[in-house]
Amino acid sequence: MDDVTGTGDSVAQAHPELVDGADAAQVEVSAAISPAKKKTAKAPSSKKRAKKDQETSPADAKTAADVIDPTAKDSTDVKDAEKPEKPDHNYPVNTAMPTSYDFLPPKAEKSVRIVSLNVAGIQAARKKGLDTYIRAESADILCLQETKLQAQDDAVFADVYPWRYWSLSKTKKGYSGTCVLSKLPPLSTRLGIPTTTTTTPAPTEDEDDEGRAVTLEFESFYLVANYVPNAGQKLERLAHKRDYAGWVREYLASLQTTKPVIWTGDLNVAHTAVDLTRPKGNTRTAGFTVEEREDFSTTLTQLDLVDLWRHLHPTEQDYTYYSYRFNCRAKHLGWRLDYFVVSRALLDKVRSCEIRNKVYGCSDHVPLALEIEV
Amino acid sequence: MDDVTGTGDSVAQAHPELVDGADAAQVEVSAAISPAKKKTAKAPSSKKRAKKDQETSPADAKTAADVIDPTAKDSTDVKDAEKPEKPDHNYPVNTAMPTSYDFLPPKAEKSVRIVSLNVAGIQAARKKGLDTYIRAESADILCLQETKLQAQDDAVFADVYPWRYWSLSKTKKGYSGTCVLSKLPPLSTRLGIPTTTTTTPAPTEDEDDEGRAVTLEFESFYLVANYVPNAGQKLERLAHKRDYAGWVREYLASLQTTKPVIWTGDLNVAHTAVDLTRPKGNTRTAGFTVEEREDFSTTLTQLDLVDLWRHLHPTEQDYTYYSYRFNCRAKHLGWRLDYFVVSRALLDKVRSCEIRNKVYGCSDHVPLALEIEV
DNA sequence: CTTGATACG
DNA sequence: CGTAGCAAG
Repeated sequence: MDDVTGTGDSVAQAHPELVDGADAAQVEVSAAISPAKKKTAKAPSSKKRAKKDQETSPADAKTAADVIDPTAKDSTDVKDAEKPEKPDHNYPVNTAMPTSYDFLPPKAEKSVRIVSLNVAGIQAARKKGLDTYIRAESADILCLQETKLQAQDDAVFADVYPWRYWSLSKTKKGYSGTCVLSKLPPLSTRLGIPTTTTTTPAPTEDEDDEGRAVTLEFESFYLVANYVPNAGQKLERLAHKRDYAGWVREYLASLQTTKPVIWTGDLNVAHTAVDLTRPKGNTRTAGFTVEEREDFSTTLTQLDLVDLWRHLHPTEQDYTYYSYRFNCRAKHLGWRLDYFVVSRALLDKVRSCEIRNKVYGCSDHVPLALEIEV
Repeated sequence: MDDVTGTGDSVAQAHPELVDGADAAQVEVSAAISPAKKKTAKAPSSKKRAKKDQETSPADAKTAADVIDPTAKDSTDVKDAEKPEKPDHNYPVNTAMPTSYDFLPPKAEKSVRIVSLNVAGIQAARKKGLDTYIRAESADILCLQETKLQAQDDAVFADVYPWRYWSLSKTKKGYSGTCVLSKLPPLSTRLGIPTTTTTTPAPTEDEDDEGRAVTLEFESFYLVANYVPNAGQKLERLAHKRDYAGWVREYLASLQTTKPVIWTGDLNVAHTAVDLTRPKGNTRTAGFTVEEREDFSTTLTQLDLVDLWRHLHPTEQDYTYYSYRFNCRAKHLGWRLDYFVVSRALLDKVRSCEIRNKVYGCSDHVPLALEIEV
């Protein structure tokens, strides 16, 4: 995410109507771009919905910071933003990594566990306990985004993952970066997203300048681990992001002609209003613009792909990202930006898809785990 | 200081002869540029001296890091550098600020207490306890160097210091910066050092682009608070520093035609071999080059100024700076870079000049306190 | 090692 | 708020 508060506060300040008034445009948009499978993305119960709206209403806001951007200088309300609130939910709000990982479910027989996590800088994440989690999780395949490494660190988990693939930013140092670590040998691999899959002849230029994609081919599926570009605080990269969405769509389509695909990673979009705590006021915030949501919808629809976590948890309000700013984790102000998106053909094989919502503290994201039959 | 280890280790690595062999050149230089008052800068007792040399000898070094630059990658000796050593001295080696300031002496009657401290970034220093010290010290005049502020923060200690003067770097943001806070109203003030005092007519351009000097005129003296440029890791700024030394010399001379001067601050030079723990191997290290030492000597000699702390503590081995690198504080590997240099006419009025050697932890320097009759 | 500015999120 | 790389010390 960019400078998004997770609350839409900065936007709310600029456009109070987005918070104050009935956000008609927003409502329409949500309806217009609801996911392919209506059922999987239906709005939460009216009771819950009402409660959420209440939270977002300035008049009823528990803290002034709920509607005022705390970055505004000399705001006496900034302090209030730090006040502990009694949570109105049962989701974990820890900000340090767990000390024990007993809660991790045992891996089912004959299944492959694939985990995706945006580490927001692997060096820092490791200092804050990433390794302990990784070893406890014992995933078969690990997809990490935003490693922010200049060069691949091939010693990372080499003892458990014999196959390691790093995509690094060629331009900006310490920026972006994706890696996939695997216990299983891939049939083939590729770094980056081809930008011109439609052209003939062959020489396709990969969109891998920024280290955003690693593809591993396995017997029964392609795994595309992806870190989709952020649209930018002022949406200055929205156009590029839309191009990127097109390249990814074409690429996934081409792969899918061969076998099913698993598209995972930080896809940098909250698909519908239920995928972030504060949809109101964030309609022009990177990650929740109509453009980004529509592009995502288009990919799902055209390729008949399934947003797996939402498919399995149609009405749940859980997130994979909590901004470091404004105590968003403690307030459970989150976004669901990380996905396993799979070819419908794979649905039968899926055992589970879970947000590891206790595993916060090494990054501003939490891991997402898929278990699938082999 | 620059990248100086305080040990001369990096230099030693490049020029092992400086450590291994008898450093004849070094010895000659030391003799040649001993301070004006021979007595005040004589070498320590032979016993102590021998012990120090032993420390510096690679064969007898207690830790490999004593002679090997720990920044060299994959050095297995790096860890050894962290081993706690039994100190062979009674100087404080704390790395966090004191919790109590009971040890600060009460201020004498009819005296002015002036304190100089390189804060190495006033924002960070305040977070680490600067304020508590400042209030406990209760100096009449406070001279801070390396504030690293972009703009003056006029709220800083405004409750106790009605007169506040900030010299800021005009070029590089967050670089250098000097300020003087006073309980006493100055007769006149000036920011920067004039660069062309010898020329006529008037328009002297001040050397204040980098926020390195604040002068306050009082009834009985000029106070020049100064942060002298660092010569740079590769001595790339040595030439500029020598120019600067000339400007300061001329400026102090001009002031002294009117009344005595107190020149204080981080003068960024260890004058003689007794002014740093490891003179050997540091003869081409910024802060201890023959050029910097000679320039300093010249200023003292030509203007008949006295290095007050050394004058009052002729044989003491105490320092005002301990590099953050290589655990220099814990190992008491220091440099004396901060001074009160005063016109000889003021000597009679001086009550004390003390290094606040316990006050380490908010900066890599410790404060230096002068008490003088008014 | 540590600070502060910068870019980015 | 937090990460990483930078320049500087």
